[in-house]
Amino acid sequence: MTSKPTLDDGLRARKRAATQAGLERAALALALEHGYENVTVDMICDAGMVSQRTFFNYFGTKEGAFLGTPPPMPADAELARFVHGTGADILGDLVGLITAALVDQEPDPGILRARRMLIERTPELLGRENTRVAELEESLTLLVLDRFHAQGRTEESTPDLEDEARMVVTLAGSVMRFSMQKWFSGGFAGTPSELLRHSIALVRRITGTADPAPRG
Amino acid sequence: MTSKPTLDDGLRARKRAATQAGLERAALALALEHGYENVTVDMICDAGMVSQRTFFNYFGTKEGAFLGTPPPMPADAELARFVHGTGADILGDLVGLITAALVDQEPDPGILRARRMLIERTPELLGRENTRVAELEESLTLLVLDRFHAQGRTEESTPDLEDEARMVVTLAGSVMRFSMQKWFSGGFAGTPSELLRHSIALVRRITGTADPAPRG
DNA sequence: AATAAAATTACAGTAGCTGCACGCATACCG
DNA sequence: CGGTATGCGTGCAGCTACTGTAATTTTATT
Repeated sequence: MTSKPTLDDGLRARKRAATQAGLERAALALALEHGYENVTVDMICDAGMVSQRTFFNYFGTKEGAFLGTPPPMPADAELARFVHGTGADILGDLVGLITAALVDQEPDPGILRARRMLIERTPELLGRENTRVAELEESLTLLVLDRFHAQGRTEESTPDLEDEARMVVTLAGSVMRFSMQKWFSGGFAGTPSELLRHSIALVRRITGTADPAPRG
Repeated sequence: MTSKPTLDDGLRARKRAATQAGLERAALALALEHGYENVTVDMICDAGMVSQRTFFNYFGTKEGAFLGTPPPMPADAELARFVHGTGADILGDLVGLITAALVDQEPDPGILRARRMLIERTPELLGRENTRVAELEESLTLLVLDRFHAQGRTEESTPDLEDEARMVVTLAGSVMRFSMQKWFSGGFAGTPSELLRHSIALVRRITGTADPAPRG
């Protein structure tokens, strides 16, 4: 219209964001009401007032509208901070890193909660979610290896260092899944940080050599 | 034909088993050659000389032909042995239990290996595999809880006992995934038992309070 | 040999998804 | 302000996975 048409990030970008958000909200609402399997892409398109073709241009897949934007890699600054961390609690540090990346991803907590509830009750979505996470695991493994090297550990002194790195990532994934389930099922009264520490403590209790049984 | 037509398990059952095995073999061979995504159900049906409808009668899903029969719960005897185990190494015991159930499932090691190779390189199949495993997790959690109770641990003395049980199952799943990947990628020279013990040792090294760094 | 039960099949239809080409809105430039 | 390039939404035709149904064939029973 005026000589300065691009206010926010360009009118185009705003419209895109709006329709995308609308579609995601419509998808979640429909699925929470009728169940994921009974929601058709055409229904979401009707609610979002776009053609089916446009829907697939946005999400590529039906599941995409329900899962939201994929988890991003953390910013370089955070990565560096992790790599040069103290080293005492690598599992806690990694879990913290992942959590931070997840949190500032979806600003609306209502959407986030609805999404988690739906994913928990829908095996198909849960599986796809795990697949997405698995796609990040390789780069996270490299990150953990970097940290090992920064701590002076080498493949020479520890032949299975790469295995260890992969296992660290795997364990972090377990802790995240466990914690998310407990958090969004409402079974924990406390802060997310407390929950994560609780989960990690649980891991230690289980793997702790032979101390699980109570004294009495 | 004769007065005793049912030799093995009935001619019907044998034919069923034969066509099913044929379809599974055809599916694996085609996918290893052309890639999972480029194999169509019709191709498999042609190779197996059945109609598409019959294919879906057998497997219900395209993925089903590649994943094989779902993992079964172990026999009651094994379950009892687990529940009344010594208690020192619950993670090892559970991993052993799962492994045993997997092993006597697919007698042909060639098929098993081909299947794993395909699953590893196909995210969609990997995700579905994990979903299948997740379906067993609930009953495994109950099993672990039984063992806790058999050891005299109660929810009264340990309020988060159920959490601990769920975490044990989650960790066992991590160990299994890690080990399977390493095993079938050929990166381990040794027996499966050794590999499993190695993996669990890795978990302990990581979670061990503050011992991961070498002295030097 | 007659009959019951079970397996296989063809057929029609739905839903997810893709390539392609066309039209229109937006952004850019003189 | 007008012209133009670019991006985006859309319709359409088509492929593949999957399902219900009813008919046909194959195996089991008596």
